Amino acid sequence: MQETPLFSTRQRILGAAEELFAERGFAGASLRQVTAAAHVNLAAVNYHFGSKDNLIEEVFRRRLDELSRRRLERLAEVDALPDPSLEDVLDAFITPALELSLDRRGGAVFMRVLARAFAEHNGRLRKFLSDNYGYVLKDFAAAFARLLPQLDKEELYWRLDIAVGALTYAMADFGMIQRRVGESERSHRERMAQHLIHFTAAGLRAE
Amino acid sequence: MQETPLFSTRQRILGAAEELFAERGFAGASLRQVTAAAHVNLAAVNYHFGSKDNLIEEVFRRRLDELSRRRLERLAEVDALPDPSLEDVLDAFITPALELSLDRRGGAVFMRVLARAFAEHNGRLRKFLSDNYGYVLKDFAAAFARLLPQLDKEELYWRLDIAVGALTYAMADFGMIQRRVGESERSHRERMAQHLIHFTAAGLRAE
DNA sequence: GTCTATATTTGGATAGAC
DNA sequence: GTCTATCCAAATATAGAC
Repeated sequence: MQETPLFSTRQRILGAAEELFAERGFAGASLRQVTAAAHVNLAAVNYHFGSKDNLIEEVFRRRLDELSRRRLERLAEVDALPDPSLEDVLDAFITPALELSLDRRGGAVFMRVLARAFAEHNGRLRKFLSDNYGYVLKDFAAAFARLLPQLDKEELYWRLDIAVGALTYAMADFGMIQRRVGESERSHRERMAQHLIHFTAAGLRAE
Repeated sequence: MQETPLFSTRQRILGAAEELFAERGFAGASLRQVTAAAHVNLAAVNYHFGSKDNLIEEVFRRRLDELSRRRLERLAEVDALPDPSLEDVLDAFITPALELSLDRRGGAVFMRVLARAFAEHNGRLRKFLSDNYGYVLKDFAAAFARLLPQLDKEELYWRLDIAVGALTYAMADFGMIQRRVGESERSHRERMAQHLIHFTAAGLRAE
């Protein structure tokens, strides 16, 4: 008796790749492991994606198109407020990522994959992300600049750089804090997001 | 005419491995690439280290023994002050890493290797680092606890987790800020450290 | 679109001479 | 300690039948 897969071959490959990339890194996860986990044939990767590098990019595209759209939507809402706060802008950045990470199908692992991308310092991947999604960070930087007019451009960029690091690392769950026993994943991540906003806003505002 | 190497085979392997691990990750850098870069024979890795996993651990040990010692030395000095500040403790943590990263022979890349280790979520490496160097973070956490008595234990740990993320990411130079043209590496990193201390102290102190 | 089979390269590790 | 040579497993990728 064969089970009928709920998702297409292509989607199953993307899901398995995401999980294995998060766990073992891009070089550490082989296409054999990916196709075995996805219960598809080895040759299917090359048929659907052409190469491992293309597969990696598609893993990002599948999540980041949506995530970027939502972040900018939220940012537009915040910009329309009569008196937006730093916390509002941080919330516009973090909440869509939080929602993604609570997505039933693999959103949480994706945040770890995304953090891995930052470690790929000189790779084709950095260029792909910056070319395709760099405008999101640009728009947020402009919003922060409006709210922090007392900081000169250089000072602001230093702080944003540090803030992005803190957000990336925390959303990837690289830290040591474990979920409390009995606490739901949702509640844990919502508290984390609140701490992040609180901490980062203070850092950005520092006298 | 043969050049006489300045460093032993063992040291050259460690140096080349460090650089390639930083650039390509642990799985992404092969022993063949490492030995070629070190100008030593492939078999030398297994002779000196036994396996790739052991080589990885030695890359950390070579730097972290010294780094941990210096951090705790500085922390002891700060603890002996009549009225130590949060900034003093952060300085005790950051300055030794800053000095290491300015070390002529490869200190800067090591900070990137260290950041890579955080992404290895469930690996043997995480356990190795926590078993051998976890006590350093413990001691610093205790120092922060003394300086932030208004925070309950859980609140403090959240903030420290976020702070460690910001420090790790920034010291690995994962951010977007480039060194100014004409600015020395030393000056760039010293400014970064000052920004880091300032930002993180504000985050830890947030009302 | 999916499969089997295979070409080709590269990986970690070791044996044994020097 | 260092070398050459080699083993063997695993990697990416493709060709061609179905």
